[in-house]
Amino acid sequence: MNRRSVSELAPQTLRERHRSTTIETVLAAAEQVFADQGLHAAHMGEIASRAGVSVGTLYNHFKDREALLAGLLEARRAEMIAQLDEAMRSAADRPPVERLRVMVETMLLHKSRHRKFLQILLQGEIGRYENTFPSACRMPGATLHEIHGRFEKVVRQAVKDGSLRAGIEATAPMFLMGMVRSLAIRDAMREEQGDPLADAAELFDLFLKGARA
Amino acid sequence: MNRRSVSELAPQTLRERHRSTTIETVLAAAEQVFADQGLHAAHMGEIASRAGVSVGTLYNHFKDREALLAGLLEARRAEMIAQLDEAMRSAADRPPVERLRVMVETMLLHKSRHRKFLQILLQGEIGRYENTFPSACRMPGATLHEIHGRFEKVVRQAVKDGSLRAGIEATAPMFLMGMVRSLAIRDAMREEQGDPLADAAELFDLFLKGARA
Amino acid sequence: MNRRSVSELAPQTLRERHRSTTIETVLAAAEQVFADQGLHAAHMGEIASRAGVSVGTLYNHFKDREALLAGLLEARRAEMIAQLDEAMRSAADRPPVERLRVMVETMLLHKSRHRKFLQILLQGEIGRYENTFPSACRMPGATLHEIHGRFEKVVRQAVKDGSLRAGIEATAPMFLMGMVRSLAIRDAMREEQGDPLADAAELFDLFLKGARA
Amino acid sequence: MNRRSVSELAPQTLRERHRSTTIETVLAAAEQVFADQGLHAAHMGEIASRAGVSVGTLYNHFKDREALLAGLLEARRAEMIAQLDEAMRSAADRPPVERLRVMVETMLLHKSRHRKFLQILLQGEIGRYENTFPSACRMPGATLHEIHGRFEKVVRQAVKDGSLRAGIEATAPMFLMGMVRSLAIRDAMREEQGDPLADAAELFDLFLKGARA
DNA sequence: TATGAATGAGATTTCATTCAT
DNA sequence: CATGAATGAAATCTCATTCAT
Repeated sequence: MNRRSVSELAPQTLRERHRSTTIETVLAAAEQVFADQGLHAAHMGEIASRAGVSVGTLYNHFKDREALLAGLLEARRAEMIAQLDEAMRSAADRPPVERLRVMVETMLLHKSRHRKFLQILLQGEIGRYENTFPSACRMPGATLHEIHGRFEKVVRQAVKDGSLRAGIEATAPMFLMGMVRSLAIRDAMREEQGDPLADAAELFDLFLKGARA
Repeated sequence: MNRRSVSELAPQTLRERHRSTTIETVLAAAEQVFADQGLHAAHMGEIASRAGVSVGTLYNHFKDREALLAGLLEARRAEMIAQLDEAMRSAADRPPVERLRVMVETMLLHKSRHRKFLQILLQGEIGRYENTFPSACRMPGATLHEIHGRFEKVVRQAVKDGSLRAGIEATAPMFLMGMVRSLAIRDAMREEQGDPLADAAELFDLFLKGARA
Repeated sequence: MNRRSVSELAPQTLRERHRSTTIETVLAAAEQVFADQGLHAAHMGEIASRAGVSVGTLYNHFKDREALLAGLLEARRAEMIAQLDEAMRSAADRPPVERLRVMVETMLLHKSRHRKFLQILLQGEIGRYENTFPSACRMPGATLHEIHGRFEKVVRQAVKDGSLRAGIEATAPMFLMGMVRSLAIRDAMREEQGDPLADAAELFDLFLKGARA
Repeated sequence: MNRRSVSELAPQTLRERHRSTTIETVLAAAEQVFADQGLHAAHMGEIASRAGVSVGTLYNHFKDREALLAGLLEARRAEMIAQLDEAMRSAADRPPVERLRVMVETMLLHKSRHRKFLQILLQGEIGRYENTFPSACRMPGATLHEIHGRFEKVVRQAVKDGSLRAGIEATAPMFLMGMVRSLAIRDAMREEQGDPLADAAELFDLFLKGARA
């Protein structure tokens, strides 16, 4: 390794490291602001100052406000789906109903760290931002769809192996997600997290056995 | 009755009629716009033009943008709670579980007419507008609470009379509302209404019997 | 005429009068600023304050910066072409060469009142603002073309009646306009108007007789 | 000559060569961008990337944006004046009228290579950038003046030797330059170069003989 | 009371310039 | 010297609100 290569590579590496540090700092600040203030009230100036950078820096890394939001949603969506898939992988040899329980637990664990953001991803609400964020607003719908698909697949397996009753394949995933969402909203309203595993147990218990005496 | 008296009495009545007509027209326009564009993107000019009045007229009836939103939320909240109470009253002599079913049906029927607005009322989302709408944003929470209270009351009665099992008093209302919400979001995403009564039947069936085979 | 019609018409008329007063004030301010600062440096804030209105008012009457520029160019173009046509009409019965002289005089008279603006209209320079003003920048070209067409028509008549020599139909209008432009630039450089009629006489003398001894 | 001396001398020479190469590359890029986009829309980033260097490099060679524009104008002015002077020198023994024709030809030849920039130099337009480019904007005026002076000198000689008529000394140079300018604008508008020598012939023919039949 | 033009604070975005590497 | 990310002043445009008619 000669000097040239050092002087060509090292600085690049340093800059790139610095670059991704900045991007992550910005995304973290954006998450806070988007979650605290809502999508429309998340102002670039606020994001910049929470990230400790100037507005210009935001625009060095994201074309515009929408690209920043889209980047953030994509990062969180990927993270969440990855967690879900990882959980399903590690429970691959357990019976389908147990895998379903693991999925619910995973989502509630995710909620306890990213509640506000989960709310955005779980609610169709962002659909109403179509005019302001034409591209970013497709993501929550897509995320819902991805999660729904995973739930549905496992529900079908459980129906096939006889542990869940037939006829609920279409609605059970939706209702399960609705129940998860209701916990997210409960937390939002009382500004306090519940215990994710206890919540998951109660949720899943009702889902499996129903409310009838 | 001479002309004078007409021009003295009738105009007053007419004015009052006209006044409430105007207010209702404005509220209807506001509902559309708030629902279509989201809370932040609902502009006074848009509301005025959809109502067929000028912006000035909006300010003649509502102190400011927030008061308009609060008025709208209050009107819809009252309407919805009234429907719920009316439904419960007319089912007062049926068993608690049936009254619960009627409540779910009522909410889903309401959804089929006011889906977009129900979404605002049902989701904590508006909580994130605290800065923009300090007072209006307390209403959805209050509405959720009112509905939750009514569900909880009936659930307790059903537990007491032995038709629902004990231990679900705290969570069942929340999960029922979550399941209703999931139908609202499903409709939002596919831009198409489901049949409210069929949805209610499926929802309540899963709620009562659970998913287990 | 009853009261109703008065209360319906009079206020409208007043508002409309006020409205066009405002627009004209804004256009006048815009002309000053566009001319003084150049197209890119004509800032909306500057135009607004010279017009004695707020920026918002600019946007109540013109969709955006470009629309304001386009409106201004169009107003001045129309005015100039109208003057040219009026001059030609009033000289309709004089020989073509005299009509040509009148046209040159008209343009130089126009210059003495709108020199800076004539500069914009006479020079292809605005062509380089295509990116910033995609639509407005077509106007100077179009204006040049309109003027050129009028010169060309009269030159052809003069050639036909034998007062100008053949072969110059294509270039004479362009060179005449170039000579007019050079007077506008001379004035711009020495920040002082020449006498339009004297200038016209010298210009036309050289054009007709040439420089040869 | 040993290696040391090479490494002492050659690198200096290399650096200097490299330095002027860089500067010329930058100036060429700047000419393109200033000409294509107009003075205000010529952005440092664009110039840098067309030159294949970073913005920082621009600032290593030019104090600021204005200095870069001034440098560019000066380089092109010097080049153009040099060409004019060279042409006059090589035609020193021909009669004044012929020297005048050579000057026109020289300018039109220059136009065919630097049309866009000639436009900047020939038109007072830049005068309107006084605020943005306080020093650079004096150059086109100075250049116009230099060219005008050279034309005037030769016109006077031609008047003195009887080949041009008296009385046109003050205006003929201005009108000649105006005619040259009109060809530059014609080319700008139709996005296509004319043949410089043919143009020069027509121009000069009209200038000498006039339009009269 | 209804109107809608005027207002101006505030939001997004751009871009010349700096400076640590 | 070259680099290019960071900076922040400044520009355009929006929109809730006011107020004269």
